[in-house]
Amino acid sequence: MRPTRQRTAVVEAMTSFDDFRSAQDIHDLLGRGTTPVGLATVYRTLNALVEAGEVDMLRTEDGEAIYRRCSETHHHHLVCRECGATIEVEGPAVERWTRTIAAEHGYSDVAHTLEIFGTCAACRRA
Amino acid sequence: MRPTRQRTAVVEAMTSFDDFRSAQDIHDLLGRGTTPVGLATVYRTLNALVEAGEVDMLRTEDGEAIYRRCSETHHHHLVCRECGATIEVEGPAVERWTRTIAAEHGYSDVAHTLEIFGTCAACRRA
DNA sequence: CCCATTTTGACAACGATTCTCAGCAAAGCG
DNA sequence: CGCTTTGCTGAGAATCGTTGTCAAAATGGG
Ligand SMILES: [Zn+2]
Ligand SMILES: [Zn+2]
Ligand SMILES: [Zn+2]
Ligand SMILES: [Zn+2]
Repeated sequence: MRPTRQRTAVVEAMTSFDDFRSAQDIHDLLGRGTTPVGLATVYRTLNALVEAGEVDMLRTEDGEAIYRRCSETHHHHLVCRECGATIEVEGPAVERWTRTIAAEHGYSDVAHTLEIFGTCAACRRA
Repeated sequence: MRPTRQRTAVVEAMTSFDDFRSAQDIHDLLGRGTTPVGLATVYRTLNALVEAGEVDMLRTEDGEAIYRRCSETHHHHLVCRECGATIEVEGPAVERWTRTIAAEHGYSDVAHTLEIFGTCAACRRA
C-alpha cells in the first residue's frame, strides 16, 4: 500500500478528533483543509484502516457507519448519547463468555459487537 | 392503531419463523401467501412492532436491519451470519459489568447492545 | 526518464429505507 | 344501513449511504 498524499491526510484527520464520525463528516473536514480527498477515496481508506485494525467502525441506530481512531487492542466503547464522548473499555470476562457461548452451540468464526450507551456527567448537568 | 388485515398478516408472519429476517424477506414471504402486503407497509408495521417491544431488530455487519419475534425478557443473540439461525442468550455477569463500567465513569441512563455473530454448524458444512 | 502498476475521483449505479399522495377501509354516528 | 371522518395502504418516486467504473494521474523501480 503506497503512502499517498490522500491516505496521509485521512490518517491525520482521524487523529484530530476523539469521537465517532461518519465518512461524510471526515470528507467534509478534509474539504475545509489543505488537502481535499474524494469521497470514494475516504471510504476506501477508512475501510482499509478498519481492516488493518487502526480504526474502529460501528453503526448508529439508523445503520450509518461511524469511525474513530482507537487503540489497537480489542476493546469496546462507552459512548455518551448526547455529545458522543467515548471511553474505551475492556472486559476479559465478556470476551471469554462470548467464545464459550458460541462454542457451546457449535458456531465458528465468531465475532461480537458490544457498545454501552449512556449520558455522561457533563451532559447530565447541562 | 387499527387492527388491519395487513398488520395481522405481518404479525402472523413473524411467528412463522425463528431466525432474523430482513423486511424484504418478510415481504416476499407474505407475497407468496394469501395476504400480500406492500413493502412500505411491512416496514411501517415492523417499526411499530419494534417500538412496542414485540419484535427485536438488529443490524447485520453490513448495516441491514433484520427482525425477529423474541421472548420478552432482556436477552442477547447468537446469530448465524449465513442463514440467520438465532439462539437467545443471557449473561447476568455481562449485565452487571456494563452497569458497573458506566457507573465508574459517571454515565447515567445506561443501555447496551451486544450481539454475537458466527457461522452455525449447518452452514459451515454447506 | 520510462514503463508497469497502483491510486484517484467525478460520476454512475446500487440497495435499503422512507416519502408521497390518491385511493381505500375501518370506526362512529344517526 | 348510508354517510362522514379519519387512519391505512401501496405503487412508485425520492433519499441517502455506500460501492463500482474507468480514464487520468501519481508512484516507484529500473
Ligand atoms: Zn474503539
Ligand atoms: Zn470484545
Ligand atoms: Zn447458519
Ligand atoms: Zn444485556
